[in-house]
Amino acid sequence: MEDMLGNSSFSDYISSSFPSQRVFDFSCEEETMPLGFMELLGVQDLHPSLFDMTQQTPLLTRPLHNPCSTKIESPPPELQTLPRFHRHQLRLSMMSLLKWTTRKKTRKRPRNGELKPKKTNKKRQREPRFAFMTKSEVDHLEDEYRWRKYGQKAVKNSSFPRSYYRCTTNSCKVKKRVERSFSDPSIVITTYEGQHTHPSPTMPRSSLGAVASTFDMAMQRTPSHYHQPFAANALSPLNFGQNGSSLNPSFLHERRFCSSGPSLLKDHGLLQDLVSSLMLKEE
DNA sequence: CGACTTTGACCTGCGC
DNA sequence: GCGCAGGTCAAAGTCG
Repeated sequence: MEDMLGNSSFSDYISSSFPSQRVFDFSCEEETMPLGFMELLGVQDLHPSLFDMTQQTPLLTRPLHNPCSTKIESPPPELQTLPRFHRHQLRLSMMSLLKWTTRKKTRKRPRNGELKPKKTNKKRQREPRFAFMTKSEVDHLEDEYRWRKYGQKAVKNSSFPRSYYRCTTNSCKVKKRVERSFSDPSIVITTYEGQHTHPSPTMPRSSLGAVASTFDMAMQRTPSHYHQPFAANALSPLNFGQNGSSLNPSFLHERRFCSSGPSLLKDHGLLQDLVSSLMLKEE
């Protein structure tokens, strides 16, 4: 763990965990995200503490290996003096906000030897994806959406299989992948793809409108594991607090809703640097 | 009996 | 073109 979080960059770690995927790709390239990053984060709903944290929490002690994230590479000196524990917290938070770029893929397979339909020329747009790392003994972390497992695959260079889940709601195309970190089997990496198009089937969200972003969902549908004290190393982006107590389900109702827009962006911390530069690029 | 999981086969993209 | 790895399908099995 220390090796992953302390002695090497997360991008290193993820790159090895997801060897064929590009990680921390905050739109360096031409490909643009279908949604703004802040949207994907449900930023209008982000708990202010997240930004509070970024204001007072040190940045990564080592640069991420992302040439675009130049701001990350020069943390203000004062931030370097904050406790390592907090640096890790923020790092873990940043680590959790992974985004993969879209990847072309088309398919519909025939069974029984029928010929498969020809590929279309259209590139298949992949939904943005976000990974959450959580220390847990349970592979499938409970959130308040219902998931159906539709596949499991052995992962190369890992003794742990990767499981594939789909939201059970008909019209909802959200998927998630669950796997264990090969370098630290106690860590579960949950990757969400897409956005729910419906409220949680198990918790009405009258105050939240019909469309919840995946991140928003992930932020709000705090798995029970997140309720563990941070000392238990729940590696969620939500775990900014020392004990995660603000992350219980009532968080959904208790959290203050940030007003959208500029006021939120007063922060000068890492996350904002990262996000705002991304947003600028998108504009 | 419906919802869900398991699992092997199949499909696709990518690197060589 | 081939092989590999990731991702998905769908039949069969399991469970409540």
